Amino acid sequence: MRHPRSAAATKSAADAWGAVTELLMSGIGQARFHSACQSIDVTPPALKALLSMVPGVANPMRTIAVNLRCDASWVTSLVDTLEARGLVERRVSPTDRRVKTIALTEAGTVAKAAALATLNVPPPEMDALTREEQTQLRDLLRKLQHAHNI
Amino acid sequence: MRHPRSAAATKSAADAWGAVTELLMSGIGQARFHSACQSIDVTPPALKALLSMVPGVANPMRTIAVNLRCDASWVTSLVDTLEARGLVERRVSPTDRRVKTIALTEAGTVAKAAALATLNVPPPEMDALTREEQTQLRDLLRKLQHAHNI
DNA sequence: CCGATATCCTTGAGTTTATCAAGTATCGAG
DNA sequence: CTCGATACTTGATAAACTCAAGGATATCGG
Repeated sequence: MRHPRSAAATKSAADAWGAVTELLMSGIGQARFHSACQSIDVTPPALKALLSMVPGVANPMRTIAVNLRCDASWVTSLVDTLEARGLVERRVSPTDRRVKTIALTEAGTVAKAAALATLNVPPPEMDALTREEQTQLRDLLRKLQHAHNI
Repeated sequence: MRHPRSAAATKSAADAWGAVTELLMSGIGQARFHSACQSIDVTPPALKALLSMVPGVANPMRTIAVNLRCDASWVTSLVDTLEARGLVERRVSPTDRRVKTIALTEAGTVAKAAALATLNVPPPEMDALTREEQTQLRDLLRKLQHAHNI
């Protein structure tokens, strides 16, 4: 293991991490998410799907199903509606004709960005951090995210 | 104000917060939430409801509906099932006989804590950070947590 | 090559999760 | 007291999912 965890470090990290998840899950998150949906006029499940996609990256539907923890058939209907709205595009994989990869269209990319603009409005708690700290926090989380996407 | 927000400061806060939401909403969050539900054997909506409650605090059902952004009647059925499981208790408000306040029972408090224990496990991606960075992240999140609890 | 087997997506049926409309009980203002 | 508003509940719908089955394509062992 590259960075061994002491028991104490693990526990306090869990506490801190938990505090943020709780903040996001039980309070602010729900509200923000709904208004983000309204702002780009899509349903909540559709936004979840959009958020799981990255501009320029075309993933198989199966991957989306795994990420969203839902049945593959549900992804089919989600993509159906998103495609009807022109936010997303089905492509047949060149290497495997069974799989269809899904890519954000131009409009989809814009829509996702708009939704994020709503979601990213920082909560007032953020004022407790100085600017340097905010930047630090962003960079650390980015690193986590990067590690996740590998 | 301790840390006045310039346009730049607002941006850095948005970036930082955006990193949090993106990480939790589109990746790790979904998965964690589902396993937390399994760990205490409740449905996802039931867990959302549990998370919105605080031990020792009895809120009107209406408040829960507002927090969850859902119809009041849906809260009725959620509370029905939670009450049937003994996790929650209906009380008639002493000041207004129309309102029923909902309080976590002993079992409910335990269940919520157990669910949080699952949610609070720091993601394995944490290993991508050095020990120093982990500590830094923890402290930043702590500060955020503290600001929230004031 | 060929069949057996597995995976990917889709379709249709069924269940769970939620919203809407209406009803009862209570409150508060006039 | 009467009226209008609010809190919760109930029952009927709609939305958001899961499950079972099927057609198309890939992969593997013979």
